[in-house]
Amino acid sequence: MDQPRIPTRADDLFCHAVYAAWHVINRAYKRHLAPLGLTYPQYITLTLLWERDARRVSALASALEMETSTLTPLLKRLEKLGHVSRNRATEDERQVIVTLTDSGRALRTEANDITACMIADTGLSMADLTAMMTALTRLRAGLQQRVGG
Amino acid sequence: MDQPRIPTRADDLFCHAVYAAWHVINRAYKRHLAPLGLTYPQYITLTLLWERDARRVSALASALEMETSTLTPLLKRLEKLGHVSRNRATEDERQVIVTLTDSGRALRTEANDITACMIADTGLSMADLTAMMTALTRLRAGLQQRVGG
DNA sequence: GGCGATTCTATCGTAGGCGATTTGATAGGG
DNA sequence: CCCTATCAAATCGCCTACGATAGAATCGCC
Repeated sequence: MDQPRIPTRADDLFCHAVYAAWHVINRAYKRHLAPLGLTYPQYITLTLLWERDARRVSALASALEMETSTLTPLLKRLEKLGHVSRNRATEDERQVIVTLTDSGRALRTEANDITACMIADTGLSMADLTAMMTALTRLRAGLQQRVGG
Repeated sequence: MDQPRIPTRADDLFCHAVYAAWHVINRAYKRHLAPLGLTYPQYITLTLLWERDARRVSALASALEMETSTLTPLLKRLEKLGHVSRNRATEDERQVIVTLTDSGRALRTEANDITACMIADTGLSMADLTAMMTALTRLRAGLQQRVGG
């Protein structure tokens, strides 16, 4: 109270901006994903597997900035839906390897159009989107380095 | 499969960037907020009330891009903690007005330093943060306009 | 080769988060 | 004046999301 504090607003615009944007993105995705019976966290987990199959739970978790305690039940639901299979690694039985099923691979083509729709619906140019992504990635790295992720 | 599809990656970098950044921000905030007994969604709700007190549930929900079904239990927890009070508006008993208590106002000074720490820990300049925020805000507006928020 | 430390996943309790539905209050038309 | 539209908030079921903890497997050191 002894000084005019500008940063308070700035911060809460910056964190609030990420927070609110995430909610809106999530809602926008739902319209595309609900017909496929997927949620966004499930979908983005599948995209990681589409790029590289047969990953460990912890590898997926760190790529998603998620705890394994969050990911395990999500993967179980994907397994129940028939999109992935979870198997203990034979060489190290602590690890669980997540692998796409035929059904999981087939979803890739079904989800093919979603991307372009989402990009278009933002109303931003690819240059703006790329710049934003870069800033978000640097922010993430900075926080992890200084706060310890 | 008939064409090389670049957008798939770009999109999932852009939405994934927001998604992952949010998780990291949330974790970073936790270190500051846990001592106050608050979560980030609770904290950001309080910041809205610090700027303007005595708001309707729906007003807070739209500012947070949140459904009232999410906000109601959150507000009940804040009420149980003694930071806000919830009262039906006398002129229209459908509405619930959320008001800060003395305890809720006191938290503002306790939370005073969090902002500067978070900004510093990102490692980004204020210019970069501002640009990122602007992009996020435009993205949010675009999606709401085209997808219907 | 055995035993403590470490690693990886799973489990549990609490707190968001949303869509669909319900409950209660206001507003409008006949 | 009532009957229905509508509207605001709350409720419900399901799915994230996290920290703390447990439990099994591996590693390392002797």
